[in-house]
Parts: sequence; C-alpha cells; structure tokens
Amino acid sequence: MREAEARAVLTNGYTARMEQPTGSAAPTARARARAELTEEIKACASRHLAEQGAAGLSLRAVARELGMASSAVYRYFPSRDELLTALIIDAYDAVGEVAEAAATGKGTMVKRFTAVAMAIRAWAVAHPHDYALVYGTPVPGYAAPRDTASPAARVSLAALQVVADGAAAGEVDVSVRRPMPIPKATRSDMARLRVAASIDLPDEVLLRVLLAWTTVFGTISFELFGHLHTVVEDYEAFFRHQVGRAALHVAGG
Amino acid sequence: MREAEARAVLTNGYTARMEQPTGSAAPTARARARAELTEEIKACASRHLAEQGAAGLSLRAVARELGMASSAVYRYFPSRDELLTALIIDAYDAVGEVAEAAATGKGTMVKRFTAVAMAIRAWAVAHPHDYALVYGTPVPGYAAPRDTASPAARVSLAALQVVADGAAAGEVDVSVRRPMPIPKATRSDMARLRVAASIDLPDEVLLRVLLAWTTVFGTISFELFGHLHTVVEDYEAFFRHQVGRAALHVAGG
DNA sequence: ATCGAACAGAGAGCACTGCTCTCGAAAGGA
DNA sequence: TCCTTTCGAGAGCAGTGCTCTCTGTTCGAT
Repeated sequence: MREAEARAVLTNGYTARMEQPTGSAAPTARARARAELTEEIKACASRHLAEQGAAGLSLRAVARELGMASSAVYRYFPSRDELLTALIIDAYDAVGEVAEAAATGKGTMVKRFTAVAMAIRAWAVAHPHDYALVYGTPVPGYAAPRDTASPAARVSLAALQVVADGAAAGEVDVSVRRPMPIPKATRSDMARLRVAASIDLPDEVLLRVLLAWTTVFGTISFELFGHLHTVVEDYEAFFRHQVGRAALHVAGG
Repeated sequence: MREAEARAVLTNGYTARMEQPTGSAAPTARARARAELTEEIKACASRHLAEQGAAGLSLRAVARELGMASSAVYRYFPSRDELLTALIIDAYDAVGEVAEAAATGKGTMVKRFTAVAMAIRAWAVAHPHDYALVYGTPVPGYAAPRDTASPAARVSLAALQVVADGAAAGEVDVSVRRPMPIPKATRSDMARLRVAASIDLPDEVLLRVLLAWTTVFGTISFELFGHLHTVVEDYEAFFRHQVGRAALHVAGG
C-alpha cells in the first residue's frame, strides 16, 4: 500500500490522489471538497507569493491563514516545491493567455508583435513575483519540466503565429542583405523547431524571431530585476520603442 | 555605545567594524586575522553557492565547515543577506573582469562585441549560480543598490567602449533607413546615459546597443534557466550566431 | 444497512534555519 | 598595568519543511 501510494505520487504527482469522476459526472462530496480546498490553497499561496515572493512563501503560513494544521496541507501538495510548481503552471497559463489574446488583434505584423510584447510586459509588471518565478532563477534544482512544458510554450507559439501570419501576408522580407552563415547545429535546431511548432518559416526568419524574443524577455527582466535602474525612467516608452525595433528586425528591416 | 555601533553598521555595513590601518601601514594582528577570516568565510560561502545555489546557502553550514560557532560569523557579516551581497559584488567584479579582458582584443567592432558577449556567456556557464545571483531573481526585497552599482556597471561599460571605438573607426552606420521616432522620455534617458557613461554616441546607436545587450543577457538567461531546453541543442553555436546578428544590428546592418 | 478500506485532519516531534543575547577570554591602546 | 574593545562560544527563540501517529469521517462494496 505504502509503496503503491509512493509510486503514484512519483509518477502522477498530487493530482493522482484526486478521485476521478467515474464516467458519468458524479463527483463525490469528498472529491468536490478536495478540489475546492486545493484551489483555495493555491489561491492563498498565490496571494502570499504576490506579496513576498517565492522565497517568502511558507506552507505553514498558508495553512495558518486557512485555519488548518500545516500537516494537513501535505494531503494536497506533497511538498512546498510541488505547490510552487502548481503556481508556476498557473503563471505560465496566465501569461500565455494574455499573449494569445493580444495576438488575435488585427493590423500589421509589427503592430501585432508589439502588442503581444506589451501585453507580456504589462502582465509581468502587474505580477512581478509570478514573472520572477517563471522567467527568473529556477527555484530548487529546477521545477518539473514535463508538467510545465506545454503551458510554457503557449506564449512563444502566440508570437510565432503572429510572425507566420505576417510572412503569409508578405510582410516579412526573407532575402538577406548580408547573410550570416548559420551553423549546422543551429540549422537542425531550427528544423526541429519548425516541426515542434508546426510553423513553416525559414531558418533566417526563425532566428530573427528568437532574437526579438530574447530581447523582449531580456528587457523585461532587466526592468524588473533592477538592471535599468539608473538608465531608464520611463520603462514603458523604452520597452515599446525597443520592441518596435526588434519587430522591424523580424520583418527584415 | 550601542546606538553608535548600530548606526555604524547601518551606514557603512560590516566593513565599518574593520580597523583601518592608521595612516602608516600598521595593520594589527587582529585586523589581519579579521580580514583573512572574512575572506575565508566569503570563499567558503562562494563554494556552497556554486554547489547548491543561493537558496541553499546556509550561514550555519559555512560556520560548521570553518569549525566555528554560527554566532561568530555574525561578527563578520551582520546577516545572511549581507553575505550574499558581498558575493554579488564579487560576482559583478568577476564578470566585469572577463568582459573587460575580452574587450581589449583587436579586430572589428563586430568581432570585439562578439568576443565580449562570448566571454560573458562562458563565465555564466562556468558559474551558473553566480550568474543567477546577479542577473536572476533579486534575492530578498533586493540587495543593497549603492554597493553594487559601480561593479555592476563595469561589464556594460566594456561593451559600450567597444561600440564607441567602432564608431570612432567609422564602423557604425549612423544613418537610419527607416527611422523610428524616439519618445521624448527615452531621448532624455539616453542623454543621461551619455553623461553617466562618458560616451558620445547618438541616441540611435545607444538604443541599438541596448537592444543587443538585452539580447545577450536574454539569451544567456534563457539558456541557463531552461527556456531553450526543447529548442536549442548546441547552445554555444546558437549564442555566437545570435550575438553576431545583434552586433551587425549595432553596426547598422 | 453494515463493514472494511481509504481518506482527511490534528498534534507532536525532528532537524534545520536566521538571528539575538549573554558570558568569559583574548588582544589593543593608554 | 589597566580598561576598553573585540572575538568566540553556547544557549535560546521563533520560524521552517516534513514525517509519523492517532482519531474521526467518508466512500464503495457487500
């Protein structure tokens, strides 16, 4: 029994302990209560995270605020890191959602790309600790990669889609004035990316997008982590301008 | 007495407690021992940091390894965060040093800029936890800004100098094909930067450098923090290529 | 409806952390 | 020599993550 339980936790995480609705929608009262309390714990932890950051997130503190014993929380999350992982997934989904919403807008590729970047930054500024949790220093060794992989991809795919649309509309200049030789390894990296993202863009354009992408997150990280403290005063104006540059570069400018 | 001591700690930090050599170089045995032990603590803490990261750095653990009581360490560093701040300053100096060394090389601006970026990345890959400490999520609220400001600037100034040299040699195209209107706030930001860095480059070029700069650190952070995990296999080739693109962009390409 | 198994909560406890306080020993300058 | 400052050690406090054990409840199958 104990071994089976341990294995379940190892393979499927805490969700494995939730009783699945048995075909016909009949969630037992206990399962409902469990799902609710799980959400409540996550919500409370998210609040604590927003206030004090990941380092200050204490399982005992959320248990106290929820009026339960600290040991009871372990029925829902097997460890503090698992709780953090759940919050990471939520954060990925949140930023992915705002990016996708911004990507659906109309206009030129440069405009849409800028809109996506601005949306990401706005989310990051509004939720700095969530941003840090996701795009800052990884928490322990690092968080579970499998569970976070697909939510993490959403935000990037949104941007790639914008560029793919722009390329289809002829807004992307594929001719290179001064071609840089692309290393063989990087070529195969891009080939793999094309398959994984199901997006047909030439190496040249993909690399331009990645350049712009690292600029977006590099600039946001610099802003939030204080590396532009003595340089920039109006962060939003600076960011919009730089993202515009990056988007023009993607278009081939 | 107590109040005076507290004020000294608040204003000057732990260094205020070190006895200054009284004019003529006569460091007492105690002062020497103190300086040595301070370095020893820092070195030991740095080792722990390299192994387990900032989160796993325990004052008690370094005290144990040094064979002293944990309370004795507080004679040298008033808190764990101050110890971390000392490590942050050392890390800034370390990365600044390798960047400056790389910047002294000869060749075109693109070559030198790439060399600086490659040196930074090599340092980051060799000391990932130090990099995370400096360019990742800020540790508590945040570290002392005054003490870290000037070491932090070294690495950026090295890159700016490379570009300034390139501009002096006529390697930077100042004419803009498709000029992007620069916001007034950003214009004054750049004006301030010109004064602070004592480097005379037009807004256009400074903004290009900042774009490349955020690309450099954005790419390194993406690599070290696992955001390119499923995309790139040969990180060094990818980085070199992207930095080359960024450097060409700085040159006006 | 009953019974055994699974589950949920609470409490005690372990090992660890940062940090403070107090005390005695050592070193420094007068 | 004496007196102040410094230093190291130990005990102790409040807090942490996590485990274990014990009780009461709920669930599903008989």
